[in-house]
Amino acid sequence: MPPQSERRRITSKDVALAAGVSRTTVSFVLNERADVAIPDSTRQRVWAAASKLGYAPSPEARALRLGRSDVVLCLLPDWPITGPVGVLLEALSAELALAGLTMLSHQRQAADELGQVLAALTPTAIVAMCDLAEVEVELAEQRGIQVVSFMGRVPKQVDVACFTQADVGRLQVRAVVADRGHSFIGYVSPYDRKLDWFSAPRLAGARQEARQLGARLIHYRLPARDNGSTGKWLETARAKGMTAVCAYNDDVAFSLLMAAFERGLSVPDDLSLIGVDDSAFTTLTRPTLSSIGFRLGPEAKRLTAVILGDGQDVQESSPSDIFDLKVRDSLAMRRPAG
Amino acid sequence: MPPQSERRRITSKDVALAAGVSRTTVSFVLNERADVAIPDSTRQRVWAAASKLGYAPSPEARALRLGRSDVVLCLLPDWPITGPVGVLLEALSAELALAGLTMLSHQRQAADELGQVLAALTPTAIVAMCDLAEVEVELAEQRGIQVVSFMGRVPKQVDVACFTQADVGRLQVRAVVADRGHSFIGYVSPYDRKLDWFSAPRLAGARQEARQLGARLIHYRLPARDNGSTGKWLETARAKGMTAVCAYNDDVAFSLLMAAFERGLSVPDDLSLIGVDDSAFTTLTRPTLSSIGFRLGPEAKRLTAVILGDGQDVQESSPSDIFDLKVRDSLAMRRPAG
DNA sequence: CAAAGCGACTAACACGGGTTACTAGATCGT
DNA sequence: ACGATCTAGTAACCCGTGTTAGTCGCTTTG
Repeated sequence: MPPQSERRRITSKDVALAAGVSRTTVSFVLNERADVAIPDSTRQRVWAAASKLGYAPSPEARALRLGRSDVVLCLLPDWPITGPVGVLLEALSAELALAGLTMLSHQRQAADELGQVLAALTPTAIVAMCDLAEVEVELAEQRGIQVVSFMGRVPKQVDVACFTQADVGRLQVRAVVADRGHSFIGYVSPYDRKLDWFSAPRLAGARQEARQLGARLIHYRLPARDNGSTGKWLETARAKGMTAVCAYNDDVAFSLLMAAFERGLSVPDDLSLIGVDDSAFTTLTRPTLSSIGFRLGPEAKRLTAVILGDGQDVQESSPSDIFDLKVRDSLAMRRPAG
Repeated sequence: MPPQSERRRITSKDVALAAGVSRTTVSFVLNERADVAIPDSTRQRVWAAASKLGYAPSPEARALRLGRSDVVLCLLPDWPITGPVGVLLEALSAELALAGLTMLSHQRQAADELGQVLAALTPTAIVAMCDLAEVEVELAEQRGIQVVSFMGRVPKQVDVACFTQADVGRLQVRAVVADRGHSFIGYVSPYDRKLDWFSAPRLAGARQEARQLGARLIHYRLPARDNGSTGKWLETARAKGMTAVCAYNDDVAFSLLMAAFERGLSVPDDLSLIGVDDSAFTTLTRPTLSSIGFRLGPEAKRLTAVILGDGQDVQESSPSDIFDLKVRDSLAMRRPAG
């Protein structure tokens, strides 16, 4: 007994047979080539056959022949994507879909893992939101894959993002020092070292801006398990004259808020506080948390333009278009006499 | 002037040429076929040539020839993946990599978008963490793609997860009613309707368990912008005798904590409170938030086994292995006389 | 000493699509 | 009437693999 017509993939050959034409004609019709003369009657016959059979061309065969696929690979760092970056990814995916491209993400785990991924698929472009080694970039370029860096450190590549993490730190410091007169401030980093990738440049930016504005900045890192040491630090620093703190993000800001509360320090009377991300809960805390939000929609558009190669038409945007300073209760002017 | 040796892809033909053998031999050697007789001297020549040229086979050509690719596609819902599910994804990706498979994720946006994705690549399996339409499943099966449902509603498919969202709601209610004697409780859903996919079955599970245990349950949904209405609801319900609240997740629990605080309701004295996810900030709030954590490592292993087709060897696990009830300050026994 | 067996390899095909070069017939211009 | 152009289509090749069916020379064996 022969295998009872085991479900085979439907190819353009089947369509050709059903429509009574050659495979070539099917290809011409389905790709809507305007430069070949094929009467409407034939065109309709082919379309009808294709849709009746549920024909869809094999992506692999296409990619093989055309030398490129319709996939854009987004390489993500190995910490959870949340907040504004998550929104950006959604926007980017939608934007690319409009151009007929499919975005797929891969969360990178090891350092030199790109080879494994490229052994499974050849994307048309790679958006690197994490660091890449030089070997990896060469690997991609060797295969003719465009590498675009967005918020990642990639050798031989200019980052496409119109802002840096350092800008985030600078903006925080500006809001606190330039706009509200504080002159002795703190910067607090999260416990998780994985986040240093973001956190280190933010701190550096904050430091730079503080120096430029003539303010003093001290750095503190949250401990793994807080046994009151953060509160103690806040108290000591406050006693020495620190009147404002910039937090790596809203989560860290929240920890600080709680630590201050336990020590009887008042926010913002004793300490001003600002986070990053404009997380949903910032309006729920008492006092409400000031933060820096992001409008990343335009960035998704720019990124797509770069990938599509309309390199020239990309309109420049500036960090000020992106950042969205949310001033809430946790920010106050420095009081005239300490 | 001819194109100055424009960087071409290195194929097995190049390797064959360099090693002085045929393409067939190259294929045999590189795929380490034991059933063909090839002396070590030749094998080494081929390996040397391949690594010197930096040869890597074309994934598309392989997939075309073999009829399957090394990609496992993970379909995600259109809300941000965070917390335990994010951890699961990482574990799954690592587990699949061990088996030589590459996991790629796609966050689904429209309802019937799978066609677009399958036009860009043919994965060997699809892990659906979201709902799929029947058409979509058929689309995949027609192409010989295995569809595995994990925490998703997929027609004609049994979910692989050893627990349901309803179990989460049940466990919350049990912790509050069975273990702590409360008999009139609330369940609070988040504002975002996107989350109903998770939230609705959790509520249903909570309702069922409450009915079974003879407790009364009332439902409330957070408003878009809270103008004190949540606090008002808490107060009214408390007055009617509600003594405990199960929240959809820790974020919602936090909102409730704040609303209670503003109304002068004490947690846990007036109201017990429990969330879901065991988020990092649960230990920072005062009182600390009780929650349900997840240990999803074993699930990643099971999922991988199913994908690899070792269907039989998969050891069953039970929800109790997965859930991790974290009892903290926000939970208290119901006081004997209301 | 011829036939069989074995080691070491290779020519040729298949996978499924896009594209180039070509053909057979109809129409047009002069 | 006859070459030139146009219409409608097709055979054949190419992309880069993996695999099947041989080939060729050498050794073994009855």
